[in-house]
Amino acid sequence: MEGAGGSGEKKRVRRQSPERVLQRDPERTRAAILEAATKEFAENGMGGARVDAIAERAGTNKRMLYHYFGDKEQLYLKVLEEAYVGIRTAERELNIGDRTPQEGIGELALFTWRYFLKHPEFLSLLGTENLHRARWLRQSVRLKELHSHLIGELAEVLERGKKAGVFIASADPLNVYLTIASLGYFYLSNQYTLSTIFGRDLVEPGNLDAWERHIVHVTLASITA
Amino acid sequence: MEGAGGSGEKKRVRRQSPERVLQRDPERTRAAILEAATKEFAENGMGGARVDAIAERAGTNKRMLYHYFGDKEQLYLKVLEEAYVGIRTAERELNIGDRTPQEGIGELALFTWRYFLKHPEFLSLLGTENLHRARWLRQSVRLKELHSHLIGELAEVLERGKKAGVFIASADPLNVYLTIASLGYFYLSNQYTLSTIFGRDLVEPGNLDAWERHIVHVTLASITA
DNA sequence: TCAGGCTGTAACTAAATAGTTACCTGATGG
DNA sequence: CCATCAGGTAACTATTTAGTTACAGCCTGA
Repeated sequence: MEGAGGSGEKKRVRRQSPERVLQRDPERTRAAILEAATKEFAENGMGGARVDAIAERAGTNKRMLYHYFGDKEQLYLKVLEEAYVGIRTAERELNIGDRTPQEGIGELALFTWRYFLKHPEFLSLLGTENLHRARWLRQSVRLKELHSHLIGELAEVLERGKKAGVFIASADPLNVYLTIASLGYFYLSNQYTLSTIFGRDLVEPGNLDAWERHIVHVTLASITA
Repeated sequence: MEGAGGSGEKKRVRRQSPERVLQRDPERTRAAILEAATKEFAENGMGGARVDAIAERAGTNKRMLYHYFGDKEQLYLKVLEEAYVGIRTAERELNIGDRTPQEGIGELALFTWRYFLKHPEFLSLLGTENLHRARWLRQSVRLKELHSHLIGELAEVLERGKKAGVFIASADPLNVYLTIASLGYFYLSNQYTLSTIFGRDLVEPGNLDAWERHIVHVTLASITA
């Protein structure tokens, strides 16, 4: 087919420089792509992230990205899943049941706040995913069972507190968690518009410390008998 | 000019259908573009929004969009500014100083929650703008002075409450507002991932009512003496 | 009444971008 | 020691997209 003309038919002519240092380390390449993608998606969202940029940040090229992850959407989902695995894994090492109920709740509040503070990319990814109404997360099979542990342990601590007469009867585990997460998430994820409109640098260390104490105070005040 | 050659020189050949209904209503067109842009930016973020889609949603075309707003970024900023003007304008009609301090704070919390509930596009736009670290908002001259009224009135109510012995001395107006906004914003903006991972429909009416009461309760509990 | 500017349409263009293909190379097992 | 194949490169393509341009109807004031 196409062109019986003998020799001049190559569509592409190009040669690589021979003295190239090849890495040949699939695990490393895969991990580099995942890390680069996490940053790119966190900084630009799903719509704004560029596949070329991810490949470049990872020090590789698009061929490998598509090779390991299929396409942009699957890569994004993998990034999101890893982010959730990260926080839930760290949470399991907490063991909030080992102390008094008040201390346990305070621990969880501190942990959550500090995790958010250390992992801004996690907050960003949540924001992006919610913009898209959890379109990709809902497809994820892996994640559904990851979260029951947290609520279960929290319920136990609350129950103990109620029996000891220190917590009010209406204290609900999901509500308590949502309260803690709300106060941390909003302060950090919206820090840029808030700092702008209120003319106060919210991430200045003194303000961060104050808000950390505020979160613990509000959480406990809202369930104390 | 162009084309001495008589006939063959036109680059483009096309004629409009003559029986077109022209609107010729600049105010309406401008408003339609702004409304369409608000939806498009809220649904897709800055990176994901499409100028063509905005023009189509507005029932007009890109020519008018560029004509009235310059480019995509200026249109986005205008959308964001209007969103802020919307909530701050509604807030001014509240007059939280007309009641007891507790009622005043409760009013503000209810108002904020219900405004967020009615205006999901406002939450979305905030999320997008924060993803980009307030890149456009910081350029806005109009908005800086819009927000002091809120904090001022809130400070007054808190002061009255402290003098009456019902509020704690450490209650701070910005913190109180951030607490109210946190609890409303996070619950709604993150409803999709939260409902997915916790397997509970957060916007089911009963849950919405419960959270509304929760916000008021938490806010007041955190500042009650 | 008509010149000029404003409102509007749709085709056009240059650049960006997701995804593919042709090709190259080092490692390894038989 | 060499055939094979996974790991890797970079050019390529089809499509999308922001932004522009050629053109035309409508209105107003001189």
